[in-house]
Amino acid sequence: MNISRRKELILASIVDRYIETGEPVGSKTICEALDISLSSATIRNEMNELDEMGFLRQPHTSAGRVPTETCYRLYIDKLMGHYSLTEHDKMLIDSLLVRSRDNGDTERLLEYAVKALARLTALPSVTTTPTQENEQISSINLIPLAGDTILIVIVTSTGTIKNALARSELELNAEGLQTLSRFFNERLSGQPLSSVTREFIDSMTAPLGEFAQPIRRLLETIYTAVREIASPKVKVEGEVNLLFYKDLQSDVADVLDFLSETHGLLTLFEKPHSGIRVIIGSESNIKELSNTSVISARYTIKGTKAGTIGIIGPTRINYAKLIAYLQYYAQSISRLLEDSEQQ
Amino acid sequence: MNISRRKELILASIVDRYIETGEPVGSKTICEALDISLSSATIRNEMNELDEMGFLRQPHTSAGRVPTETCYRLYIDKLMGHYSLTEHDKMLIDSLLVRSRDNGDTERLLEYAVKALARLTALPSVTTTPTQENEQISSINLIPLAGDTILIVIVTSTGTIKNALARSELELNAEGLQTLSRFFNERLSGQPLSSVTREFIDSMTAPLGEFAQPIRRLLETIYTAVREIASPKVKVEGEVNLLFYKDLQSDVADVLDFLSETHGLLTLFEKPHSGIRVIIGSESNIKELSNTSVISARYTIKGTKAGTIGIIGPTRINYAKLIAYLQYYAQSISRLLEDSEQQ
DNA sequence: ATTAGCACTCTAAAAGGGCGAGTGCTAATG
DNA sequence: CATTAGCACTCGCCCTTTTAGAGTGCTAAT
Repeated sequence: MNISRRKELILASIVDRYIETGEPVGSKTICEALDISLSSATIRNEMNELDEMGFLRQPHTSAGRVPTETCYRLYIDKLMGHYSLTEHDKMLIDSLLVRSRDNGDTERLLEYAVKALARLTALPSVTTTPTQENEQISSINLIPLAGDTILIVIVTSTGTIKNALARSELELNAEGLQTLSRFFNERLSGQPLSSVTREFIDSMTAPLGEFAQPIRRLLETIYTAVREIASPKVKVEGEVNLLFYKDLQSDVADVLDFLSETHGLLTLFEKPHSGIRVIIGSESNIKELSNTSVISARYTIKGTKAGTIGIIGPTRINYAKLIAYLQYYAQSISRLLEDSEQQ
Repeated sequence: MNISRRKELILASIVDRYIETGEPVGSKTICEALDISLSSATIRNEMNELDEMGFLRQPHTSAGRVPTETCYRLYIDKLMGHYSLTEHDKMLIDSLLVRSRDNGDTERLLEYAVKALARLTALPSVTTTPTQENEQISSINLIPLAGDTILIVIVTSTGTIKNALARSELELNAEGLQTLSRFFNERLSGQPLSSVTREFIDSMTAPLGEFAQPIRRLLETIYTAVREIASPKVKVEGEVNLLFYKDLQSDVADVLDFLSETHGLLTLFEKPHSGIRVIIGSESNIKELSNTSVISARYTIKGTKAGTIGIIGPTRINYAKLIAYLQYYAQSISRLLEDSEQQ
């Protein structure tokens, strides 16, 4: 479907205006906004056609026009202006993110980042980290605590650090602990997370004889911890922001429901895509989101795909700006993860 | 101020009713609810007096009565029925909490618990952990990671486990690491957190000569981490629930503001009190909370006071039930912290 | 002390009534 | 043929008025 340049200009102008005010836009408004000298009647004729073509619709007979999803799609793909981040924007994002660097642990960093994003954009924000295909165990470390408790610290190739506690029936002196530690690391270091299956664990204990039982307990804990590292993560922050968008008033409960459901978020955000992606309303095929738009960006660790970070908001939203923000945001996260990487 | 038994019954009935429906309660309703055979006119007279005594007020001339803060206070202290948890209640709470046990780390456990509480009560929930007076460093553990990065794991006497990453310029072999580790533990293990001051750190490095500089960097990281452990923690979850209480509609923004401010929450929750505590509206002396009630309960670690967990909601709230819930909840947390304790 | 009865008050919801923004259509114009 | 001025019409919004009903306080009777 091809539309004339003039229609495009009109559409762009309508969307810009509507995003700004939230009110249906009338022919006269556009007439003034556009410096092309055309009368409102002409605009009206054009708008009528755009209406029939499915780009605009009227809330009721005597109201101005509101963009449809098709219109937003065109707007984003072709019509909207490019928003370039000001130095101030960049500094703002950098300063928000930099505070999370201290922590080193990937998970905490993302937790912090998504909070900051929610504050920055005043929108509910989500980050997902899928199972990392090539994540491996780097090392397993045993730390004896008081009593018979052992703290197990698992470090992976993507910088995840996971603590787990286990009770051990073995009375371990320093040497015993070292032997045990060597035993674990010889078999597990370098293993991809995916290969740490229950069978694998079983095969480790099989030849151990009398020690099988107590060591089995530790391995059980390690297994659970590894499974947890390997399981995809979802974090949501800033749900409260939904309230401030009157566009969504009637959908708030639905959207909140959706946001509380890990599974749905994962499938939504993990649909393969590269760079940045915008989903408008029903394009998501998720009925709870039929009045919302989702913008998400990929971040990476060392160039391999790592996860996504994004926002959910009303369809009437400043796409240009938010896309630019998220692009920069994902970039910055990638950079931070790089820095705190220990390969 | 003494009031007759009959007035008390009437008040109790009004509050019960109002908590249930949220509508001003009229004389006729009470007349029917109370099995004492009194006419609505008599109730009306009593209500009038209670009005003058400050226990009730009328939203407007021709409306029923609504309880005042004074009334809620009396209701909670004396009038309300005792809610005993059903086995089902207990199982529900237990099953919500038990999932958090796995994790061992005190902070994560609380994080999980407060989320579960918010879901359970459908109210914004808060937990605070003040500086633990007698918390000490149990051990400091060094784990070499790839490159020149060292993972420092600090364990305290109350079960906090804190990871921190540092770069070290020292090329450390296993032996060097052990020496370093011994050095840290000899000086720091058993120290109360409060005594790990900058001066203390300084005094440690002073006699080290050529190694002072690189070790200083590690100590710096340890210092920061210890300060972080020692700083009071506040976690809030379920803010979104505020929206569903029409009583608070106009205050939502204020309450949200308050909930986002660590400092205010700390002073509110850490006012010394024992067991369970209810703060009604302006009793808190916090203007943002003038239409909300706060219920909080203390949990302990090994019998010493440890922190609080609580909810914030409208003043029209099921006090009896929530108090019982929180009491049990705090107990359960105390028990869980006990279990996963490692001296 | 209690109660039936009643006039009175006040809100919430329904019903009415202009206002005005914005439209679609028609007929005129370059 | 594209464009435009002009105009009647529509319909949501807001403001006012009306109505209904719940609940009261008071009075006089028991």
